[in-house]
Amino acid sequence: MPSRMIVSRELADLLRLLAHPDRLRLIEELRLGEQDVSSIAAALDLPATRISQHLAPLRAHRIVEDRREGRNHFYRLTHPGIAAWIVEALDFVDVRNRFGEGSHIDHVRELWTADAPETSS
Amino acid sequence: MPSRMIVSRELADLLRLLAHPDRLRLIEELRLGEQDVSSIAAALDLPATRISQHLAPLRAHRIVEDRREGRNHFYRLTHPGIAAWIVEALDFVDVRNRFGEGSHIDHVRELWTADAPETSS
DNA sequence: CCCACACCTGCAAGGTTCTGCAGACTTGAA
DNA sequence: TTCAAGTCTGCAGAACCTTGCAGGTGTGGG
Repeated sequence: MPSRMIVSRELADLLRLLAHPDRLRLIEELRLGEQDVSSIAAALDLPATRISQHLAPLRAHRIVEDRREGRNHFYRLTHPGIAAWIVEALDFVDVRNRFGEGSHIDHVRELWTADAPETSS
Repeated sequence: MPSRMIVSRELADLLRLLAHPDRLRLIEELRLGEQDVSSIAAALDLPATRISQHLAPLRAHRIVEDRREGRNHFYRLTHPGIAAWIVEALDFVDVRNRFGEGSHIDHVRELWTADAPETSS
């Protein structure tokens, strides 16, 4: 059993885990520090149930870690570098279908690279 | 319409496109240079039809480019850096369930980082 | 030269399996 | 009890694999 097959399967699992718009935004939301589920839900404008469902598999694969404080669960990235790694993938996104709108990517790259949290977009 | 939503959707599409063991091995197989479909199929021990079907979406998203030479189609990576970027993801793979077998990852990292192609594993 | 055949690749249809979402239920804390 | 968070279930949609077939290209016999 070649090691490449095993690892490629695990890599595929990881990528599939990240391959969801909500989860990507969630990870970038946790880029600067831990937050509880409600805060994330508000920031992403999604129901808290959905955030919780997204967090469950991320936690199972050790992408995020949780910490309980009373009735709130605070989540943070296990590997903070994963946020920057994701942003690097913007280089490989096809810009063919967006005539002159590739600035969207540059815009988001700035948002996701800045140290201060953004409030509007 | 926030830019982050648009870009996170495109990023998710890209990640989902890569989230398949065959396609990951395919990309790493093209790391050192272009190859035709039959060669890839032989290297990965998969039917050529399946390789072709994997290549179709990769080509649609400009992950790979093709070149015809006679009755053979040669493929290469549009962004050679994507192979190294994928290998970086090994840092984020959960090693919790592999007691002492994390060396699999290191082994594959060497295979996928070396300049010379490997023949056995 | 011409034509039939073999090879390489891409495309389409089918059946199966997986994934995401929404709603209801359970648990735990205040 | 009230509220927050997690879990479970059913369904709709997408992805995956196999098989069969069509297009295009060289190759060799006549």
